[in-house]
Formats: sequence, structure tokens, C-alpha cells
Amino acid sequence: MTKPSRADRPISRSQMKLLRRQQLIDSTIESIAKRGFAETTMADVADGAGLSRGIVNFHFVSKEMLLNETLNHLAQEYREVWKKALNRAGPAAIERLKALVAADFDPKVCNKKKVAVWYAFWGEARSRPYYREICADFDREHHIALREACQALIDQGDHSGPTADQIATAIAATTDGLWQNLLIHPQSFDREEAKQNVYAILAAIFPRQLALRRVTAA
Amino acid sequence: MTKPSRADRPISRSQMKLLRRQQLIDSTIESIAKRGFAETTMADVADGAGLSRGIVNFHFVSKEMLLNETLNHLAQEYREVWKKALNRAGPAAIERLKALVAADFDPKVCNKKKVAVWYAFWGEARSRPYYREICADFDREHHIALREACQALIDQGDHSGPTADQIATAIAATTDGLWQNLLIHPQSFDREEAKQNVYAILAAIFPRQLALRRVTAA
DNA sequence: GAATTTTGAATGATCGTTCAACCAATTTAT
DNA sequence: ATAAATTGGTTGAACGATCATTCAAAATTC
Repeated sequence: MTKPSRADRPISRSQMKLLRRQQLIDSTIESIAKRGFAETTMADVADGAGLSRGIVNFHFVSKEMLLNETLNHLAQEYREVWKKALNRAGPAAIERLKALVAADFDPKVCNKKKVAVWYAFWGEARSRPYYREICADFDREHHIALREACQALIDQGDHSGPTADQIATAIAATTDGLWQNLLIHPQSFDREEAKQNVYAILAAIFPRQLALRRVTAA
Repeated sequence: MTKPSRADRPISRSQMKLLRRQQLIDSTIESIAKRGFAETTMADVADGAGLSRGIVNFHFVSKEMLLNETLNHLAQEYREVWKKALNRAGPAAIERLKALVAADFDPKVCNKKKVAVWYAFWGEARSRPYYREICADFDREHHIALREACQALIDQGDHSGPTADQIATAIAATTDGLWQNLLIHPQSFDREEAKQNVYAILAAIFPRQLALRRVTAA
């Protein structure tokens, strides 16, 4: 029941509305991560946000729409992470590619909670076309960015390996698969190690542009 | 209500029991693929198998146990696919590695229905330790097989790329990620193309042992 | 006829949604 | 500025639907 504190200037209604929606989406993410998709109830979400039962229907109309918005929020957050990473990276193709890979392992998106929720939505994607649509849109955009970086890298040297499209597909796939390790083997997963693993594969594909020191085997 | 047909010799009780369990597990897979994990009910499973409502509790005690057994069945089936592929493959490391990759794209496991169900269980893995355990056991075994093939391949030539462990992790991850494409982009996914994509990455990692003709870009 | 399997109705619990009442914020009228 | 009216936000109890499970009775197998 987070009310606008009396001390600081009161929060306007529209600000409060946005705050409530965010609180409820956060609580939804929290609950899905803790209890799973199937066991997450409207009451859990409301309780988690410290609000009353009927409040979710007021702000999101229905459970279905709350879940839709939660997935949209997740996708938007992830999008922002890799887009910012691209903007920070210089114009060099290799730096852009590494920035995209590093973004996939940014703690903001690559953490137990968020990954669990992504998998929860993916798990329901087959039977809920809207989820599939959101994920497909995200994938398309991300794939284009990856492919452009890969193509630029290929163009700047004689390259006889996989196509830019193949490499982009493989990188995105590898990331998703490594995320799964965070889900299934949470105690042994290491973000940095996972990232270095992708770099190592990239180094094999682009040996001229990305030479890494060999990690000594244990 | 598949009863033992009167025409052929009657099925024994123990055989019938096994048959029923299999029918119910199949129906569970069917329902999760069609309706999703969250929307699959005991009644759906019983109806799908053409049996009465109470029957699932008789054969599996509870919904939880039915789901556990379903995941176990899925894991066992997948295990058998890659183990048989390994047995069919010759002793050459490159053939063994290719066989393991090809097994991941065997239509028996890599199809819309099965992949949807795998993702459904992964989606619940965070909140259900038993699912995590089953998946972790599968991963461990599969990883060892992959790593052994990769290590043999590394040992047979001077190799300065990623370690066997890194390659094995990356291959398994890439497979899982490509499966996701079947889930999210079911109409554009192509099993053969996905497999060739993994081969292309492997060719970049093991250029001496696995030279592939370059696929011309579109 | 004893044991096992199957049925389907009954049970009790849980969940999403609704809604009347209440309260706070904002606008309008004075 | 103050009061009144309107709009917006919140509550929690109630409702109806759905679901997993139970179980007595019936059917089937041994």
C-alpha cells in the first residue's frame, strides 16, 4: 500500500498509475520466478505488491492481459539492454558483435529470476500465439543486428566459413541454450564463463579478427 | 476406451497396466503441446486417452506424479535417440560428434509437439526441483558424450581453439536454442537447415576434420 | 469368488472476476 | 481561497466456475 509520502511533493495520478502498473508487473515476475507460471495466481501478484485483491483487474483488466504486459515489459527491457550496448560500442564490427554477445549476459537480463520468467513464457508460447508473436518480433530485430555485425566482419576479410545468417542464428541459439544452464544448473553457472564460451566459438569462426588466448583445460 | 480387442489374444493385466500408463502419458504430452502446461487438466488427459475421469489417479496417484513420469518418459526417449545414434556411428570421433548433433534434430525428438513439451517443463523447472533434477541428469550424461567426442577430435590434431568442454557446452546450447526457433518460428524452421547450421559452426572449429562446402548466401 | 481395474458422480478447495462501498485527488463553481 | 462536485483509485467480500481428488459401485480378469 505504498502511498505517496507526505514529506516529498505528492505524486500525480498518472505517475501513480504508472507506478502501480510497474509494481504489479514486478510482482508478477517475482511470483512466476518463485512459484512458476502455472501456480501464479492473481492473489499472489496482489499480495506480492502489498495491494488488495481486486486491484489487478482494475489496472490490467484480466490475468491474461497482465501476463501479456509482463512479457512485453521483459522484451522491452532486453531490447534496451542490447541496443544500449550497441550504441556504446564503437563502429568496428568485431566490437559491435562482442557488445551484442556481452549484452546477452548482462546481469540485468541474464539472472536466475529473469531467465526463469523467460522460460516460463516460452513454455506457454506454443499454446498462446500472442507470446509467440512478441518473442518472434524480438528475435527478428535481434537477429538483424547480429547478422549485420557478422556480415561486416565477413566482408572485411576473406572468409570461407558459415554465412552471416548462420552465425547470427547460432549465436542467438547458443545464448538461449546457455541461459538454460542458468535455469537447470543454477549453482554451477557462471555468467563470465558463458560469455567467454561464446567468444571462444566466435574466435574459431573469425580467427583473424578475434584471437583469444587459449583457456587451459582443468 | 481402448479395450483389448476380442479378436486377438487378450492382453495380460500387467501388459494392460503398462499400456494404460503409456496412453495416459501420451495424452499428457498431447495436451501440454496443445493447451500448454498451465491449462492442462486431469480431465483433459483422461478425455484425450478416451478414459474416465478417475483413471489417472488410479494409475499415477496424483497429477504431480503424472507430470513427473511424463518428463521422465521424455528424457528417456531422448536419451535412447542419441545413444542409438552413437552406437550406429563408427569409432571415428568426427562421425560420433556428427551423430550426436544429428540425433538432436531427429524428428522423433525435434518436432513441434515434443519441443513444446520440453519447453513447458523447462518453464516450470525453476519452481519444481524434481524437473530440474531430471533435466540436469540428462544434461550431464549428454555433455559427457559430447565432450568425449570433441576431446578425441582435438587430440587427433594440433588444435588451438576452444576446449572440448567449451565446445560441448556450446553445441548443446546451440541445439536447445535452435529448438526454440521451432517453438517460436514454427513455419520457417527447417530441421535440416538447423542441423547444417551446427555442422557449419563445427566446421569452423575443426576445419581440418570437417570441411563443408560453403552454402551460398541468398 | 477374489483381486484388480474402471467408472462417474460427489466433494471440497482454489481461483479469476465482479461490484458496491469507500477514500483520495482533481476540477469546477462560488 | 474555499467549498462542492466529479473523477479516479482502492478495498475486500461474494460469486460462479473450474479443478484434483475421492470413493462406492460396477465391470473385468484371474
